[in-house]
Amino acid sequence: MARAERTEAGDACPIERSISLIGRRSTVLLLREASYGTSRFDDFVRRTGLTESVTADQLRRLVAEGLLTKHPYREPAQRQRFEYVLTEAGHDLVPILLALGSWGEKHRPRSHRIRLVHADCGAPIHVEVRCEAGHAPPESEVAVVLEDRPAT
Amino acid sequence: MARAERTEAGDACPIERSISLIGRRSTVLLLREASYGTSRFDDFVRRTGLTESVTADQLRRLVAEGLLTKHPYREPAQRQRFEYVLTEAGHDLVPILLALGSWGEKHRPRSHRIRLVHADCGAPIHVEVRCEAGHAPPESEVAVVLEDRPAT
DNA sequence: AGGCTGACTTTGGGTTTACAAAGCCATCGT
DNA sequence: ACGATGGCTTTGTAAACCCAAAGTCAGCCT
Repeated sequence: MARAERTEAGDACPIERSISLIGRRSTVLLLREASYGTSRFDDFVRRTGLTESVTADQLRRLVAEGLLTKHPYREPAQRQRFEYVLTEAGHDLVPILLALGSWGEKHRPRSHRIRLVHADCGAPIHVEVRCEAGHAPPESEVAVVLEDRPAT
Repeated sequence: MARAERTEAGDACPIERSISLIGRRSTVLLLREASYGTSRFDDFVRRTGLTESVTADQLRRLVAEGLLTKHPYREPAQRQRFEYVLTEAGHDLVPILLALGSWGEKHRPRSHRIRLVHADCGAPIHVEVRCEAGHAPPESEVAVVLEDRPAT
């Protein structure tokens, strides 16, 4: 009950909804791997360091939540396998993971650092908040607008 | 021990470091409130819906981690109070919270929607991945570069 | 036919996160 | 002097998260 109440209360805030969905170490690690191209169960286990049970549970959940798809495939002369691939929604989370990583690099540095660059031009990459007119507004100029969603 | 091992293993990945730090509902809610200007204990409790003990624990942790500062202040003819304010590191997380929110709005819509706009020009705001040359590279063109950090 | 491998499931236990309710204490206003 | 905050702490409980290790099972490979 406490949970139900909490969920309803937080329902209005999209930040809370999102963090309830993906604010877990296991989830983020799996999404990170998926964005690197990992698609097979054992690879997820090995590269994230998560246990098999956690991996199975979370992959299932991510599929149910529509962030990954699971479909069978078979290479010639091989048995059937399953591959997990990011959906569009999952894909849309990748910039956020990158932003988290770049925050960590800046504010929690380690001896060797990881930078992101644009492979085509070599320039360093960062994540920025921008409006469609091309401005990069400071926080004080970001306004929250509430509106009814038109009934489709 | 299991914990120590895990922490060390994940130490190399900045995404994992970041998510271990802030990938919790309570933390995100408190940071959200702080970014809205909330600074007093009771306001945090009331606006996030968290319990007092969780709020106290997490505020303490956020201060210890350098995402918030706590300093005493007193308004004239009032007793001494404490206020919690975002540090620069905490501030740098705000765009990520906004991005999470905007992801939630897009992929987990509710009946009324919340949009972010640039107050000065009215244009909708989003979060984007860009290189310094101004390109918006697709995921496939984002390369991860490992380098030693020069010993200062 | 038997073993191996990939993809899980099961069992059992530890830690973390969160909640609810009550208590504590210094200080301010009256 | 005393009651009402504000800002916590304490206690007790439940759920979520994660780990380690072992078991299952279908299908290919020899």
